[in-house]
Amino acid sequence: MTTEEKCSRGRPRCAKTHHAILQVTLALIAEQGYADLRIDEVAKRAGVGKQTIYRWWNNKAELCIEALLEDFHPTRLPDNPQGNTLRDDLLELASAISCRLNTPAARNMLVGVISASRVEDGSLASFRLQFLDTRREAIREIFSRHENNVHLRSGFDLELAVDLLHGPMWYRLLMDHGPLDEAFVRALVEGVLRLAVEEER
Amino acid sequence: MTTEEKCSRGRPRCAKTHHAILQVTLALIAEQGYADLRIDEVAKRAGVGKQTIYRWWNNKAELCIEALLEDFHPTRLPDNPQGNTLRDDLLELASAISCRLNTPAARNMLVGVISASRVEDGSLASFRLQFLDTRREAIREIFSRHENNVHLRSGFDLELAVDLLHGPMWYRLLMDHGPLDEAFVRALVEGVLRLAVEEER
Amino acid sequence: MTTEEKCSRGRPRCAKTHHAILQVTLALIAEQGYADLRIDEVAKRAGVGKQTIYRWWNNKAELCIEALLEDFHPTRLPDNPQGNTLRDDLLELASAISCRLNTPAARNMLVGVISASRVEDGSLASFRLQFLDTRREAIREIFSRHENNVHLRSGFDLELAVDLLHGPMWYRLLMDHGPLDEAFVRALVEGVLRLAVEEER
Amino acid sequence: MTTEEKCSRGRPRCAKTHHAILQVTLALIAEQGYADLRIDEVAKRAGVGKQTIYRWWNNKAELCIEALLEDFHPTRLPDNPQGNTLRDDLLELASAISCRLNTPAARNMLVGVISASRVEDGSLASFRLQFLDTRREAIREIFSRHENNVHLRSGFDLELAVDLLHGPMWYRLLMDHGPLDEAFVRALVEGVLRLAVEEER
DNA sequence: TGTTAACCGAGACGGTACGTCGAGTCTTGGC
DNA sequence: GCCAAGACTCGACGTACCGTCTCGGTTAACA
Repeated sequence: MTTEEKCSRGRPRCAKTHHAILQVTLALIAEQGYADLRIDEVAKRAGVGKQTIYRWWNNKAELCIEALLEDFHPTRLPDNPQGNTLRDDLLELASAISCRLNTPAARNMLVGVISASRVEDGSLASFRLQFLDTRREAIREIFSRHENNVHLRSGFDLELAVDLLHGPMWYRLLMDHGPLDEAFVRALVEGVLRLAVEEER
Repeated sequence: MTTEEKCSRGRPRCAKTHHAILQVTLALIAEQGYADLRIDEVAKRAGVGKQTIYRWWNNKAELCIEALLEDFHPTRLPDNPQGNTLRDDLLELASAISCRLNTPAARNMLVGVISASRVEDGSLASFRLQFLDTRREAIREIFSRHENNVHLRSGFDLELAVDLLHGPMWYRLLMDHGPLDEAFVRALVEGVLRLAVEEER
Repeated sequence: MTTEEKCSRGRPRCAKTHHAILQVTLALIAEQGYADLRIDEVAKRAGVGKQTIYRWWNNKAELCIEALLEDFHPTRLPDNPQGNTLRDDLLELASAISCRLNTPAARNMLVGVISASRVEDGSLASFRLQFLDTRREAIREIFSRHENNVHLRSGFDLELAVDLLHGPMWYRLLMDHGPLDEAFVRALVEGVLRLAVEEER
Repeated sequence: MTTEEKCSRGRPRCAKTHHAILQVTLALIAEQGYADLRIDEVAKRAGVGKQTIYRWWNNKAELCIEALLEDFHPTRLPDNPQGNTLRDDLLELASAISCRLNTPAARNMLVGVISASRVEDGSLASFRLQFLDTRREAIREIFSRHENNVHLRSGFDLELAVDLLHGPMWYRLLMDHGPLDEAFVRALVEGVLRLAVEEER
């Protein structure tokens, strides 16, 4: 999606159509996976011409990435947790994330979109930035809220915390070799805490 | 690929050809990713007819999975580390793995194959099993070698260790938002240790 | 194009625009043929919105037919010849027609419009009628002007004369297998005369 | 269609398929005209993949021209007439041609294919050559068979005869303003004869 | 030493989705 | 109400790749 700086001559873009396309895209990915997503089917289900899709997204990957971003949009994430301890907040955040991921739809979407776009591809970059930034910010805020209560280990960086929390969840999601349940989430948070804080009692 | 003992009349299959196909497949995935791999191109580069490929693999996914498995085969992994401490061994293992992953080729291959096959798809299952089992076994062996020196935290399970070690590495690989360097690996190992052992000094 | 006397509320239609559209249409057909004519291009070249075109012509064929009729309009044909003999007049008429046809533009236009509309299609009918009637009338007038000088063969009909004169010219035009020159025209007239008059010396 | 000088490696071209495509093409043009011919429909009706059509013909026009040529192939024309007089032979030939043309199918086909191809286009050239040559040859042979019986007018050329005979028939066919009946054909032959022979009694 | 059947490269095939293109319609804001 | 701009639906286009098939030709074990 390019920044809309067109002069307002001509028929304006139909917002309802735009949103419908993204919704249908999400639904279809969830139903049958990224690889089996057909642009024709998106168009038909959204009651839209194929051209209208290609007018705004250059290809399947771009369409799906924007659909994903809409679905994982910050406004649709839970509010920042307001617990009493760092541990409580991290647990709440991690639980929310794991719930969000723990569906076949999410697995299909994430793995498909990620894999469809090369590392060098700019279309993935925007996804990465927005997706990661949101989560990194959430964690950063939690840590800063509790910075007076805990003593952060020197040399600990936030990026690492993000990876430690998300990485194992994604790994289970992709490899599908173990449950993404409460116990697992709790263990992850425990790991992050032990790495992050000097002594958090 | 099943090994069927055909009656040995007629010309036997050419083993060199079989290997060449896998090599070319690997090379092409590394070059341009799984999604852009063309069977025709594999055939041409291997100097082989398309039929010869389909004689032994039912489709693109199967071919790629076998190619990947050949590349990540245990025999091509480093020998089990023989360090003095649990930390040393984990570090050596993690370093080896990260080196193995830290190329665009590996990223393309893993993400492509993973995403190409749905969760329910059996063709991925074998890859997952073999891939995971190998690594899980390596970690299990390391822990058991040192079980007398350290006191494992109760309730700690190995699957979790696998996820904690691999998950973040994969996550960085896929999202490409930070380096997969020695410092990162070291931090990961530290995290696993703190989670695994009661007090390991 | 119907001439309806709209109630004169609002801005009256721009006659210059109407004419410009037809001119551009003619020019584009001449340049690149009927099949490659694009309505968008007509609109752009005429500095006009597409809707303005469709307001007055229902589709591409109608637009082109009206453009053609304007170009081949009787008022743009030469005056009726006023020679001394039937032969002279026929020659002059035939020469005029052949000159009119003998350009790539004319070929593109005629063949395109003809072929675009099925036999049953009414939009062609008007073109045919007007186009043919004009020419048939010209020939009829020539014959009647000289009816006292020559002795028309019994059973000779005018339609046949039209076909004999125009048919071969069109045929050469379409098949492009021989020149549409003076000698050819002369031969045609000779043929018509021999078929039409008993003894015309 | 290119001359088949490929070395005979690989699966040979399926002749039945090739023929079926041409037949279906002819049928569809006859049914609904050239402009409404859909390649997809040809493929479906012929039980053939679209690619197979495009492998052998570059576009709709080429396909139709070859289909036409097959339909109007000399081997499918009547044998050369063997009458007693030049007039009889010409009449028989002209009748045969008019019968061949005098169907909506033929009209659709000819007008569509002719108009679709520009004058400069090579694909039409081959059609013209083969189509015209066949007919010119037929007329030439008739005249030469009777050259001892009649006295050809000096300066009369065969190309003119072809145009005089075919031109009016095509003109009626295209403009659809009069019947293509026996009387018309007879009049045409009469015209040709009067132009061609000095005194043919 | 010849038979013979599986192997092999080449490439045509049916099928399915792609991304593009143009016709004709609809919807703005400006005149 | 007319107009330019341009987004919209629809449907065909010509291309690309998949996985299958069918040729002629090759090759090694068996007879």
